[in-house]
Amino acid sequence: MDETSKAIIEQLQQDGRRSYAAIGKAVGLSEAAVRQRVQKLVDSKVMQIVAVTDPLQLGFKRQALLGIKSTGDIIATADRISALPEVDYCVVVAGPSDIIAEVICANDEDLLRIITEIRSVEGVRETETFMYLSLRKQEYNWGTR
Amino acid sequence: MDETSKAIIEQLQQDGRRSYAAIGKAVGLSEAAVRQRVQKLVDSKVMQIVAVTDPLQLGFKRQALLGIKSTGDIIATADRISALPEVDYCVVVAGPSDIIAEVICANDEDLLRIITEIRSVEGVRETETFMYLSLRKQEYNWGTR
DNA sequence: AGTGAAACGACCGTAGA
DNA sequence: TCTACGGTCGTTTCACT
Repeated sequence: MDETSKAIIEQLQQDGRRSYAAIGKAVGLSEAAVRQRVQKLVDSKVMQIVAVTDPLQLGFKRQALLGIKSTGDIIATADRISALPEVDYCVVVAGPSDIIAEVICANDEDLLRIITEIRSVEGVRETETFMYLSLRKQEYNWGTR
Repeated sequence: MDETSKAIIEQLQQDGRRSYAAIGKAVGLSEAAVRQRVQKLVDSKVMQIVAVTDPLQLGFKRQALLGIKSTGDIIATADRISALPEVDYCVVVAGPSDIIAEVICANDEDLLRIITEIRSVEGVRETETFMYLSLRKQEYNWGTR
């Protein structure tokens, strides 16, 4: 991970489909060299190039973060929560909660159903719900500040 | 947003650099038609194709979610928090906190400095810190379940 | 790890249904 | 909004440094 690879990542954070040739010009490398580096970055999972979508525009009108307190094995509980398809994000944390999970769903009814489902997961002792009202910032281009 | 566009999105969630021709084969459309639809999806901000990186492998060893209680105008407070470069994610929520923000930084020292900085932002009344221990799930391909 | 060159495939603009 | 097609540009492979 040198400065050149960081410069390549920065280019791809702006536009994931930018051509290797164009990136090469920007960072001062041949097209083939850029391609090899990108390949390595993707293979080693430092970076992935993916489509990120806007939930609201795809008809998913409700999102929430759940703070969860667990009994017993926190990781096992977190992994059971992660297995639910409506959970798109799950992390074990140190703080007032043990686990934070994000859920995405169509409407209030679905949200309530999913929260109920999570509260019935083995190891879940208590949940707090933070319902999304307004997303103010979502950045993917930190690390190249 | 019809089923075909969803199929295209699904392809690009798997690999953001997949060729339009290959996507066309998969969804039963010509290369040009795929290209036009992708263009529209990106222009209308339904989707963006970007590099998503792994903080740990780029030397950012600490991440945390902050639950923030605000006085006065919550949106104004959230936007002041969003303006900080170490904050990569910020959302106004209904629940025990008013705002949830995610911060990414190099080490404990930086994390403490950033939390202190956020606590000094106008409108911030109280903060709770959830320090990341283990990320268990991070999906970008919901919406095509 | 990097370059350069030639063959191949992808992408883009335009025309037409 | 789609397909078809031709010109241009990007990507791939390979030999070489």
